[in-house]
Amino acid sequence: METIAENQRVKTAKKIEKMFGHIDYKNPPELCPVRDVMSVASDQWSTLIILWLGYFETLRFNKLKKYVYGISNKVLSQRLKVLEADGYISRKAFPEVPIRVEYALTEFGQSYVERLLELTEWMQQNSPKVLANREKYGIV
Amino acid sequence: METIAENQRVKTAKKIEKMFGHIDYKNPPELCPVRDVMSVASDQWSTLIILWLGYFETLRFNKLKKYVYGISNKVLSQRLKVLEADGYISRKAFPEVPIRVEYALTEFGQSYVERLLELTEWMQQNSPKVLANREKYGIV
DNA sequence: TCATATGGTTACTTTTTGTAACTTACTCTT
DNA sequence: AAGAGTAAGTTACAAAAAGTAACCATATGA
Repeated sequence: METIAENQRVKTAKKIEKMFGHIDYKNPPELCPVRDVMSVASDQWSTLIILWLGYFETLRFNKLKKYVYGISNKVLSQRLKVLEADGYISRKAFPEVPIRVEYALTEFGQSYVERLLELTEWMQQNSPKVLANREKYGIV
Repeated sequence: METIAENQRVKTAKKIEKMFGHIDYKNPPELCPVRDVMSVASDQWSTLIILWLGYFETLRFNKLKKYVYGISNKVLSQRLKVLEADGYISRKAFPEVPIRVEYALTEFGQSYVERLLELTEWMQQNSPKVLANREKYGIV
C-alpha cells in the first residue's frame, strides 16, 4: 500500500466524520443544513451564475442570460431570487426606463466563488478523463 | 478599496476567463464538458454518495442508502450507474446468495472527494450565515 | 406608427424525481 | 412445510421541477 495515499484517505475520512458523525441514522433529521445550503449553491445553474458574477463585477439580467447560455428567463429569475435570499448575490434596481437591474456578488458570494472555482478548475482539468471513462463504459 | 480583496477578485476573474473565455456567445456549444461533468459530480445525491464512500472504504447498496438517507432505491441505483460510468466509483458483485455488491471510490473518485470536501466544509461552516440570510430575506 | 429594448411573469408541456410495490432465490423461524 | 426475511435492485405510477414560448408595461429610435 502507498502510505501517502492511505494517509490522505484517513484525513479525508476524519473530515467527513466531523461533518456527518453526529447524525443518528436510526432517526435522521429531515433537514440537514449542509444538504440544504449545498443544494442551492451547487445547483448546476447557480454555479454558472455565480462564476459569471465572479468574472464581471456586475451583470444585468439579459447579459447574465447570454453568458449562462441555455438558461430560461424563468429559471434564471428563480435562481437569482434564491441566491439573493441566501446572501450570495445582491440585486440593485435603477428606476430608469427601461428599468436597469444590476446583479453582483456580495462579499459572501465572493468568498464562495473562490472555493467553487477550485472545484470547477478540477472539473475542467479532468473532464477528458471523465468523457473517456464514459465512452469506455459504453452506455452514453 | 481594499487592495487585497481586489487582488483576489482579479485572480478569480482570470481563472474564470481561462475556463470560459474561449466560448463564442453568439453561437454557444450545445455541450460544454465542464457543465456536463459538473452536472453529474456535483449533483446533490452524487456528492453525498461520494462523501460516504470517502468515509467507508466500501459500502453495500443498503448501507449506502442508510447513510444517504432520504434517497430512493431508484435514484440511488441511477446515480451509482452514472458515477461508475464517469469513473468515480467501482462496483464489485460477489456471486453469493443473497448477492453482495460492494461500491468503493476509484483512485479518481478519491482525488475528487478531496476537492469536494473543501466545498462541503465551507458549506458547513457557513450554513448558519446562509440560514440567517434566508430568514432575514423573509420568503422561506 | 411600428419595431426594439428592458426585466421579468404566466400558462402549458416535457423531463426528472419520488413513492411504493414487486422481483429472484435462498435461508432462517415457527 | 409455510411464511417471513434478506439482498440489490426494477417497475409503474404520481408529484415536482424545468423548459418553452408568448406576453406585460413603458419608452425610445426609425
